[in-house]
Amino acid sequence: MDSAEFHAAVYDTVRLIPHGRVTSYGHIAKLIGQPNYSRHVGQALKFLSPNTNPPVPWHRVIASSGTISSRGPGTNGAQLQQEALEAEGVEVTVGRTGELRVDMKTWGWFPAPGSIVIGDSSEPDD
DNA sequence: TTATTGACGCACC
DNA sequence: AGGTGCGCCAATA
Repeated sequence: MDSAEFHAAVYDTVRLIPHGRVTSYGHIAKLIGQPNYSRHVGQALKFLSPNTNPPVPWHRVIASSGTISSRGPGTNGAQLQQEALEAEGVEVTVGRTGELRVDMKTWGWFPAPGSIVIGDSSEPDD
């Protein structure tokens, strides 16, 4: 799989996440058949443009621990992600150290690989 | 070309 | 339950 295809697969899979639900980078990686590419899922998402069509609900993707990763000091991406999630009804807990957290056993969405349909055009791969 | 980084995951403390 | 350390794999410096 090329990086372009990888990115496309990531976007396609992220679009499958139901409203008001969250999943992890690692699970997205598993769904597209690359279980060890969890970090690259994040890479693909940051590569994403803010005005894609159709839009990709990147805010529904968080770390498997349920923590919203810090985009680095000076950036408020995590803050924006928290607001976007709360707007969908997802409860985000804030720890004393400021870490944003979501209860995965309540809001987590983890379909088994193969039990989902990516792209509904049934693209032939011959 | 080599070393470091990164929107991560899991085992361990 | 949460924090830390080590392992993964490409992209970047």
